[in-house]
Amino acid sequence: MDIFLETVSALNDETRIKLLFFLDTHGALCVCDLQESFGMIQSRLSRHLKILKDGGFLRVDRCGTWAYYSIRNPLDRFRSEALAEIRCLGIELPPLIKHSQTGDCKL
Amino acid sequence: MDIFLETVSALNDETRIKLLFFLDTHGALCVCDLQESFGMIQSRLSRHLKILKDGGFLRVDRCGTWAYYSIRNPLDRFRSEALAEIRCLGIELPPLIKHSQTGDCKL
DNA sequence: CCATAACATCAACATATCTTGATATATTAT
DNA sequence: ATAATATATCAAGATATGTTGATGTTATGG
Repeated sequence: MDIFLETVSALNDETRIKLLFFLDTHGALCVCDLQESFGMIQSRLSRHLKILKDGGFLRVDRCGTWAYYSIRNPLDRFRSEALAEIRCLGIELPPLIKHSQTGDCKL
Repeated sequence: MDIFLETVSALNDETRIKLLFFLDTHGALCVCDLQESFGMIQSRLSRHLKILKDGGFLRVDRCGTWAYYSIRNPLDRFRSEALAEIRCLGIELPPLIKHSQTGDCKL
């Protein structure tokens, strides 16, 4: 019950829905890239990404000082159904602004 | 987007999840029966049922002074997937206490 | 018409969630 | 070692949501 509520409440925010769709569209991105793209301060994004991760939607790959967030794969039925629903919403996403230099990170 | 959020936030409450599962299990019930079964005051139930209805999960059939709530049928993919997920949660439900006399209502 | 029952809605309070700015931690570069 | 960068976390205020008791509304029955 609590796990389901954690999953559902992760979806219960406009910012997080956009983040999910953005990461679904562009693949793995670090917090600073999302910060540039969304024009949001870092603490706000960091919080929402944590909630999406705890809700089972995202994974994190740390690489030096960067944290790359991406859609977890595979997603279970309910979560992938939610993601499919989000794809149908016609959400306008901001342009991707890549600010980070991945260098020798293996993603 | 707003419609999806309305659907998701309808799921984002323990009382509402139990109501969904209860109605899924027992079929159409009026508010006073839910009141007896759940031991909750009427205004609280009425509010949650409205949220579930607005979220697209429930329908209402009025019959004299009674309002019978039941799972909407058919549910779309996302909502039925959510309901399926709820069925797997192992939620303990209170016993059904039928207080209403349906009389000549056609349900 | 009046009383009662079922239900919906409102106002007020309590609780939870989101946002922001500040601070902490860890990694990299000089 | 020092500075700079990326990220996480915390505390405080703002906003949203849930709960309760009171009040409306509608339908039924005497």
